[in-house]
Amino acid sequence: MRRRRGQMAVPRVKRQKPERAAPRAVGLTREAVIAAALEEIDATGLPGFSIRGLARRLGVNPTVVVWHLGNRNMVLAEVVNAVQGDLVPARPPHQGWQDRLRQIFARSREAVRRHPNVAPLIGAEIVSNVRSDFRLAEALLEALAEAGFTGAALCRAYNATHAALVGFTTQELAQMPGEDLPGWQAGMREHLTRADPRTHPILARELPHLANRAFILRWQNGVEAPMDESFALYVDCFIAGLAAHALGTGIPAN
Amino acid sequence: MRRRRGQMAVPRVKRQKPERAAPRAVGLTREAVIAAALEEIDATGLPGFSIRGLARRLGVNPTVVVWHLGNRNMVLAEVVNAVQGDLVPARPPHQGWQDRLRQIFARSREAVRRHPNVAPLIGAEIVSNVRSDFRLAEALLEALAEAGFTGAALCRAYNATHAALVGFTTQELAQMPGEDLPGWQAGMREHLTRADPRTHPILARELPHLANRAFILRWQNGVEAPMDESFALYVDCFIAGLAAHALGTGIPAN
DNA sequence: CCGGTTCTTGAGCGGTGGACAAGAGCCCTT
DNA sequence: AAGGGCTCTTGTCCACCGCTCAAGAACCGG
Repeated sequence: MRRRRGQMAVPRVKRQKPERAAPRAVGLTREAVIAAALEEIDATGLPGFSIRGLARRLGVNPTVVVWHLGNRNMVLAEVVNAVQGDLVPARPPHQGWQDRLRQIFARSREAVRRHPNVAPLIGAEIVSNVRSDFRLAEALLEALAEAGFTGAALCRAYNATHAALVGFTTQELAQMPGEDLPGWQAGMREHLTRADPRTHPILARELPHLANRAFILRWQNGVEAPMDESFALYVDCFIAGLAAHALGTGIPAN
Repeated sequence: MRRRRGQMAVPRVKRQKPERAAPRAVGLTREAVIAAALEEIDATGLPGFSIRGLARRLGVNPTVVVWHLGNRNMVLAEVVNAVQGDLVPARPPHQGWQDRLRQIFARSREAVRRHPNVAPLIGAEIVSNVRSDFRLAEALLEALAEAGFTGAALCRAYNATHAALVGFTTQELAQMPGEDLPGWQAGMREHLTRADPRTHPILARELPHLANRAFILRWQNGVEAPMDESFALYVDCFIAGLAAHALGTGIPAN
């Protein structure tokens, strides 16, 4: 798809502006573009994000963004890296592996909650280009190794833990349908009230506890309707089960 | 953004084909469009999916798709419904609540694995328009009610369970970076081999067990490199923890 | 002072989702 | 049989998208 060179030598006669406006923003850095991209995503949502919109926010030609980051995907990758910045805090002395995991779980959820619109990128896409470091992986492995997992069992425990780490929040902050949100919400509320008590007895009975507080049965996502207690139970269940399995390996679970 | 009516009356003079081709495919149904959309997504991936591509597959004008489904989002919503068709099988007699959950977990993963490209829609987006039924919700609630959860505790347990249900598979089948996949894969492999054993001792030591088998440390997703055993552990851990918490409520598990 | 690198610009290509008027095919009522 | 209304398809248009290219401005080290 290369441009032909030959016939481009013909000068456009109707050219009237040989002068070109001076660059408005010399000195824009890669980091500034990334920061602006995060702002743009926070403001307009992931589907509304575009290179052109980002350039508009920066008061700059769209090509500038491409020049600095190379690619739309690269922009998103850097944004993900920025959001997931440092999930792994310094480890306090005498912190058991279970508390260590809880700490990382909590910190991960906080990080994503700060920028909910990037949640889908973290939870459902492999976007990072050259992931800068493996600190998160090492921290999880360290805790699980302390719990007694080794070899293939360690790999399994790591995968289960990482899935648990990201899974809840990704869904809690799932993207709402983009268009006609009020209409969709009203429809959802109304659809819920008509759950047939004969085919769905428990749902109908427990509806006051569930409406807009439970997956599938809500019309807001975790931004407006956080699920803190459910997340706490989720983490407790998972770690308790993990501890039980670690016991099975013959090493005490703190 | 309405079109102006007034000055449209001017007829285009250069019009040469007053005759219009006869419709090629009278009788296309909504269901056929949905089925073709699922095929298209399976074939071209979610980012590659477009109304125009779907219309091309159907041998039809793009507006036909819009007419039948109304919207790109509507198309995706129907596709999700189709994939999640019936997750809840008939319950065998004497099946305990834990086995019931395991059954639904396995079935859910199978359903998504059959159409991995829609995984992001299921796990990270609220897209369904008017969800046809609450069978999945009722089935989960039923099992958890049997486990002894009621009221607010039931809501929490339901949320934790549903998050666990979708979380693992969504990540296992996360979308690979779209462009220059081979290059990205090679970079990932190579980046892995250079993990510093001093800052990442466990990662370096256990690398043979982890490379391309663990989240963050893989260069293929669950389509080529399934994580069956990790999923099994994940489910076991979660349900064991759930059972322990149910015990805390005073009602026997199983 | 100059030359190369960094950074920005405008123009342009092929693609996208969506809207619209108009017309073809079909069935049902009169 | 005639007509009317509904279903379904078509061509055309619009604004926007990511991305590429050639060219020029700004800056910095020699």
